[in-house]
Amino acid sequence: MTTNPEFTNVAEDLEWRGALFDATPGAAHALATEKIRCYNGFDPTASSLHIGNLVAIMGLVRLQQYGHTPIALVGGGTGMIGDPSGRSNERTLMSVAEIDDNVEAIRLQLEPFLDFKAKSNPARMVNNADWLRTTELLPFLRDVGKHFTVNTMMGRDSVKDRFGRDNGISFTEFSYQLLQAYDFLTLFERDHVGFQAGGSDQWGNILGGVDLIRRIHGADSAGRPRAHGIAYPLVVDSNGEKFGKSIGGAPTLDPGQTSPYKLYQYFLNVSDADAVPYVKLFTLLNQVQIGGLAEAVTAEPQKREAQKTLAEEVTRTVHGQGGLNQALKITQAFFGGDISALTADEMEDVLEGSSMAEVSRNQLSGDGIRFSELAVNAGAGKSGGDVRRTIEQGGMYLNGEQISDAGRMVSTEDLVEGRLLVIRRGRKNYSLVKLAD
RNA sequence: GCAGGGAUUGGGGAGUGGUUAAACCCAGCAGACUGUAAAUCUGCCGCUUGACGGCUUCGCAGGUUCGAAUCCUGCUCCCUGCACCA
Repeated sequence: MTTNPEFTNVAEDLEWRGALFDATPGAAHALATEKIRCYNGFDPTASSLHIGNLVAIMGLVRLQQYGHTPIALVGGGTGMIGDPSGRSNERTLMSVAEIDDNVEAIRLQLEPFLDFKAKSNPARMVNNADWLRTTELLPFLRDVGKHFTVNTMMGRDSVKDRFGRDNGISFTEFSYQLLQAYDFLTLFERDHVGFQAGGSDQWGNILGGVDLIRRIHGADSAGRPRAHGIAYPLVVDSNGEKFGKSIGGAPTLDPGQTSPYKLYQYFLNVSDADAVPYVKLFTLLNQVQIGGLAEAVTAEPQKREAQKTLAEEVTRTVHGQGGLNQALKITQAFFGGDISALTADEMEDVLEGSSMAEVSRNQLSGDGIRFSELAVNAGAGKSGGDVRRTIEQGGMYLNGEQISDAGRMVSTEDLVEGRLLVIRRGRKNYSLVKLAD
């Protein structure tokens, strides 16, 4: 980690990185003059965070760098209701067990980013299930509900958008905004948390909380609001596409779902126009370092200095040095030379986490198994026809050798060191087939 | 409940008796070019086959017909009015 002394406060830093979309009046001032506590919520809608969450995560990291106290909130309570923001349709409710599993998974993913042992400003993790699940309806309606008018609630974009739609919006999701505001209020009262950060899609929810706190607690002695919010921009690429759309959905932070290699590759392949903005948003590199990269992109774009740095930095922060090493090793193996030069051990190591299948010795004995069938089993194609077409277009390889016939039989003779087969589809998709014992 | 409209291949959306595995767009996949980029270009994009072809698809179930995504009947779900309830 690079500690960053070049800006006098985190607001300036975020601003420079293009990571500040909006902030409540006085927020920047407070960030510059006080040591504050700021929370950021993460929805347990999936079992893993994805790279879209990185902006928010890095936001907490940067806050901590500047001496503020970051608090990561996992939404074990709000997840039971579902945030209508950005959704065109009503959510399907998840089971409590599923929510709790996701909460736990996300908690584990967030931990490595933050320093929970810092002396003056240790990070903290909270779960709003702890208070929301035990909140009683009537007191809630009297104490919290009274501060909201339905008129305002209906004016929210996330709600308004749904009025015009086929399925409308349920009362359940309509009430979501109260919950998130109540979260902020709870943390404010209980833990003196005066800041909430989140993506721009959360801006309305953040303001809801700021507003609720103001209604209940008023302004401070100097007449300034007691609670503030900041919002990060929605990251889009240079084509205006939402960041994170890629082959097979948004890359996740879970190495089981998106291997370090894949994550590395995702960032390595970012376009020139996006490279520097992404470095700013997703890494802790400082102005000087990033300035150098910007020059490199202009002078020698083909070297892809910025992309390489971006991919390395992100992979290291997400998966550690070990994950990065693995990603680099695979990259070198696949793009440096001929993979058929690798030993079986190396192949196995390198392909750890990519799609994998097993074949029995039986299937390979005699004439063996048709390549197309094997490829489908290994996840290198969705059907025999799909594999055949790809072969016709010259996109299938077995152990580094191009396949020209879908009917080619694969037998024990093809095994690398008698135990492995490597199928490659296209430029960079590999599948491993192991011989079952 | 009544009346009207709708349900098509991942998404959007054509198609109203055969020439339709089903236009077109998006997404996706492969190839070329390149810098493992962008843009562009080419091919593919239900299952199966070396190919000809075969098979299964247009909400569900039946029927009419030589032949149906297209016509009829019933059912399910959705939308829009009206009504009922309050």
